Amino acid sequence: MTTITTTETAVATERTGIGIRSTRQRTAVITALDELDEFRSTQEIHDYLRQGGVTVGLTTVYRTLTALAEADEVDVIVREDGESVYRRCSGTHHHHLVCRQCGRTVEVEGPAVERWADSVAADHGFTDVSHTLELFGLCPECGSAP
Amino acid sequence: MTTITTTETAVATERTGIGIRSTRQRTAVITALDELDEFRSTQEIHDYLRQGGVTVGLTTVYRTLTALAEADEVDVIVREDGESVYRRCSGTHHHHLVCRQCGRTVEVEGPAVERWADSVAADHGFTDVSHTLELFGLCPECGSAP
DNA sequence: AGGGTTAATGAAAATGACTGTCAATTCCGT
DNA sequence: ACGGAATTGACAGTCATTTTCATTAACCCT
Ligand SMILES: [Zn+2]
Ligand SMILES: [Zn+2]
Ligand SMILES: [Zn+2]
Ligand SMILES: [Zn+2]
Repeated sequence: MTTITTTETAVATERTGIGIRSTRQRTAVITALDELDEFRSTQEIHDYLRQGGVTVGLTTVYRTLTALAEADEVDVIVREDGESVYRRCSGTHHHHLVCRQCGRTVEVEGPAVERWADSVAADHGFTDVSHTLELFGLCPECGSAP
Repeated sequence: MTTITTTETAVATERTGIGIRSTRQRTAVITALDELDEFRSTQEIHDYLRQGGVTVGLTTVYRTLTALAEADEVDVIVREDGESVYRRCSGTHHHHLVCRQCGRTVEVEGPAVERWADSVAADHGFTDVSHTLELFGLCPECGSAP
């Protein structure tokens, strides 16, 4: 039988889902991710926190986002310029339609694509297969005013 | 009426498809790409050239690969660590099944996926849409010996 | 509640891919 | 060949991300 510690600790640990300890900084990063709806870079999230009056070291933001991504708590996309951007998403497997102008993001699903990817890989004898699939374009707002 | 220049220039220009002039360095980079079958980074290609006794500046390799990519003469994949890797591929639109162990690459096509991507983007009012789609796994050789 | 253990933090320095600069070199039409 | 323009490449600069390490703070235990 497991005894639950303080409710605060339990909740925080539950939310992060990563490290062992719950800290003000990790909570702040996760809150920021919940407030933001677009894919954002580490530096952008760091700026957002500072503007909100939250003091967090840039290094800590880097570490926290990396950990969250490894724990599948956030999605990561590596942009064409090589910079990684993060976003809190739904738990199910999905892909993204991202506006390359304003960053607006729509989660999309394609069961047929998933099956296609698996079968193609199997046809060539590949195992342990994963895939990346992202769509980039101009959203209705950004597309109207070139 | 356009007069064709020297056959050497014409051929070289044809091969590169990029800049105006044909140089020893550009030819060397393209030859290296033809000899290599996996996606390779700029530095790797630079090393490959030097080991082959070809003297080319790293800056030039960067510039040449960037130009070739812009001219759609080579494919680029941005790896998860943000580094760009290049490969000479067929001219038609395709995607890649890449062994994450040895780098072996298979070009794959998925017309249905292309249509799906376009229709999904259109459904959401997005225009000027492009997409990235890559499959990663273990090839038959690498998968047998974990 | 206080204390010790140890993970976590963060400022600063290091790393590493990539880009900008500019003098020297090379290509190529004439 | 000649000369203007494109190209090269050594080097310095940029910038995201990582490493280092001394300080701080979570949290388990009593
Ligand atoms: Zn997502
Ligand atoms: Zn998928
Ligand atoms: Zn290709
Ligand atoms: Zn495609």
